[in-house]
Amino acid sequence: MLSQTEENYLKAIYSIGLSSSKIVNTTLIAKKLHTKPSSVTDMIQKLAEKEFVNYEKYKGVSLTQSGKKIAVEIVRKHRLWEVFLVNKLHYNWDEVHDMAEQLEHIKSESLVGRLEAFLEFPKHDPHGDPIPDENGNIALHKKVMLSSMESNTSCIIIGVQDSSSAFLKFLDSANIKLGSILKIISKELFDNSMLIENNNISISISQQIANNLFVKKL
Amino acid sequence: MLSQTEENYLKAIYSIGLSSSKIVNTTLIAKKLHTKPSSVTDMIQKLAEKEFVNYEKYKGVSLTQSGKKIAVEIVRKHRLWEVFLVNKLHYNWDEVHDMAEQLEHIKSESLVGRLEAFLEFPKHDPHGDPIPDENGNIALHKKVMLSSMESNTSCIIIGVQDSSSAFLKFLDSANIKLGSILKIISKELFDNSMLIENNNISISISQQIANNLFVKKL
DNA sequence: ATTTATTTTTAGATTAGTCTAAATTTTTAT
DNA sequence: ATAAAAATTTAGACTAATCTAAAAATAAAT
Repeated sequence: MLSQTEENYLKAIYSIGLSSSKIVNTTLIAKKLHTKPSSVTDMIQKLAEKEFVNYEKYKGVSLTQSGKKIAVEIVRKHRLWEVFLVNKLHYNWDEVHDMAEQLEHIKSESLVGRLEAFLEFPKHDPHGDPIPDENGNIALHKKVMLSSMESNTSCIIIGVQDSSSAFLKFLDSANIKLGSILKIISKELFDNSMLIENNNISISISQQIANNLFVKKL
Repeated sequence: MLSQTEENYLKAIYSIGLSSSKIVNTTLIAKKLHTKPSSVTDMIQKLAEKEFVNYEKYKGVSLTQSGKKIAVEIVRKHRLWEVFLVNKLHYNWDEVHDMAEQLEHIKSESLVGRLEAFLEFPKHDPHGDPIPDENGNIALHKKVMLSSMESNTSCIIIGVQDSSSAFLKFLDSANIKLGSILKIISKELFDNSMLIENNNISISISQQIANNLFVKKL
């Protein structure tokens, strides 16, 4: 059975691999896990022996089949627990990450499945990210950034790039949530900020914010 | 912050202290935690330095105020998670122990409280054990053993002593659950077994079983 | 194509938790 | 009260995960 630490390494490798097309290297993993490259090397060598990662010295790592299977399972657990915390325990979407980080490591053959049924088979977590099914299949929704929308069009918020607490708190203060319908009124050329309408209220959104919001065109 | 291991030691010391009036010693803790007495000594010395236990070489241990507070908190979490697993995820009462052993160590200021509210403030876990409140107050129900009941009296099942899977499975097969109402028909003198009636069905209960069932007289 | 800078790996140390085997203390039995 | 038995503690070793500092390999820059 894998330790929590090993699981976290697999998850980190998976997530870095998804978010960039570069080779996953020691430094990136170390940054992600707030640890040192030398520690990463040690762990990677261990994971390579157990055949969860492909590894050749100095050449970076990639997940094997079984490594990816585990990583996706953890993502699945993480996201389902987040749904539980938000939908059932009424947490805000910016409060659940740390708890889900712990809950995702609970070991049980049946627990995730039961939880999923109890939550009525949600397809997305509270940040709009898709929840892998029991076979590890994950719907990859193509992510359209709010910043790419044209003036005079409308869209619906389907996810966030950055789930940092600060960013989510900002969204709350602007009353922007998953499912919010936004109309793009105008775009400023000089700083790429956007004037949008949400619930009949106009607000200005900086480019940085707009780059971190995923939408579906209406 | 305490490690899971440290928490498990405190919980073990608490539970041994409750179930027997003897001094809690190294051997008992080692048995409970499936470890060796020498490991227990090491850990106790560490916990003593942190002032979670009172300890004098060769004299056994007892919990300090803060040690007891933590132990009771873990018991609280364990029992609330068990209620969640049985009431919400529809597990059987003999299936939840291992999961609750993991869930009880999830760290969060607010999670237990939210969970408790979501479960509508249950007073007992699925085995009939009382759930401590947020201040650590725990209703100690005086435990009457089924074996102490007289012929021609009735009682209601309020808890089990032994929550081993094997024992709970036996109870299920005999259709005995929390809240079951039993009538004692007769007691055999030579082996202390009892003939009881449950749901109009008569069954024979060995003394060993009867010693592990707690009841309230009706 | 060398030199320089960066990244990665190794070597050796550290902490938490555990173990076995030996030494010490306490308890029990005569 | 002393010897034998049982319980407890210490000493030394091991594994997992981490770190710092140094060495080695790769990449970048002139």
